[in-house]
Amino acid sequence: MARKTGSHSEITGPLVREAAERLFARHGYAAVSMRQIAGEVGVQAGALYNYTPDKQSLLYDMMSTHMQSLLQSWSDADPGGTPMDRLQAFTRHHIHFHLQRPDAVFIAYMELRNLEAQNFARIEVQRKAYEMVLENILQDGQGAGAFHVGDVKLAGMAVIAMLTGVTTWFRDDGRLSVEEIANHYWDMVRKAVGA
Amino acid sequence: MARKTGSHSEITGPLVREAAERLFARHGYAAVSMRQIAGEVGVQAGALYNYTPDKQSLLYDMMSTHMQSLLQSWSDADPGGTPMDRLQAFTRHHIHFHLQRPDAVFIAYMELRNLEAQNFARIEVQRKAYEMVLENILQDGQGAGAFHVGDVKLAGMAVIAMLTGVTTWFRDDGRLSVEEIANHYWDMVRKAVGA
DNA sequence: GTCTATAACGCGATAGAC
DNA sequence: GTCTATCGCGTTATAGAC
Repeated sequence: MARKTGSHSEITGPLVREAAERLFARHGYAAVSMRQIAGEVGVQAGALYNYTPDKQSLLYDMMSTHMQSLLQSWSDADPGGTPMDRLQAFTRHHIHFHLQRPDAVFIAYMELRNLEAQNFARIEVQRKAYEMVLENILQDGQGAGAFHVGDVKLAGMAVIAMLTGVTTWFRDDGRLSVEEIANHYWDMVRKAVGA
Repeated sequence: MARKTGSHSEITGPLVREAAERLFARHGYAAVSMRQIAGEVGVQAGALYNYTPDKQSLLYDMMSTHMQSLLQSWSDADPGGTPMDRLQAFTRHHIHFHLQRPDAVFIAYMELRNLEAQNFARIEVQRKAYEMVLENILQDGQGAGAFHVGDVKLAGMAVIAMLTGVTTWFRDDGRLSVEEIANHYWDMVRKAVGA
């Protein structure tokens, strides 16, 4: 994988981001050095600074891109219709999206405290927007009598935590397929919100 | 808080562990230096090594103690009786226990990857034991016809993730009391397992 | 039990050659 | 665009004085 002196590359930028994502997810932002990232890509540490102004930007950019991608993906997947239909779609989309990018998800949840204040604030806005997607669905359903939850905000947090938890134990070669898992979770979400 | 040269202390050991726990929870294990911990306690960095062989032991000891404490606390709180009674007790105990020690909980979930291999394996045994507590309750209830879940293992993971998620948003001065939160969560857990 | 001093090393980031 | 070399600083852990 090591690259020779003088070789050129239009794709080093993406490789840097991929290596950083993999290493941050595995060892944590603070525990990973620029030299390690460079080693994965096959360049020297100094070369990384052609692609990122600093280490912090590497973290912020991948988190922001991830959240943007999550919001856009849901926006595309939202079927509209009844709160029940939308809640099912949200559940299935959340599980599928999250299981497809375990590293990005892990970082998005674990590295918030390593963001500088301003970057943290920006990511929090995106996170809040996603939480509001679910909260609005639950609120609509509650108003229409389709759901029966004691507290909409709390139910929203509970559902997201439950769904995101899948990423901590899922293995590709595990006992259940993603589809089976999504079905089981939808069954539990449906019951939990009193639908 | 700074301590004067030559002062003695039988309580420096606990202070070191408390400071380390607070700092690890706030900034992450890898981002915290021994100098920072020493500064919080009011000693020089070298003095810490009277209380811990190294930084890694500081992390492992607090995580192991936390898990031991969790298992013991549940053991004391387990009312026995029907699966329904035990599931309610488990739900309430999990929420109360976790909200009472946010720093230790945060570390237990976030710093697993900073444990050396052998230490990680030991903590995993303790985590697994706790998961089995819930799984056994669900299994008993499923067998007795009190619960109706599609998959006992998966339901266990879902319930734990949902309950633990409280720690990410709970604030002491928030809208709901711990008691109200526990009630709402028990309502959702009860429904989710089809009781 | 805590101090100061230091060994041995790694860090992020930059400069300038090619 | 990548290299080598380096700056300035921080890291864990230890040694020996008090």
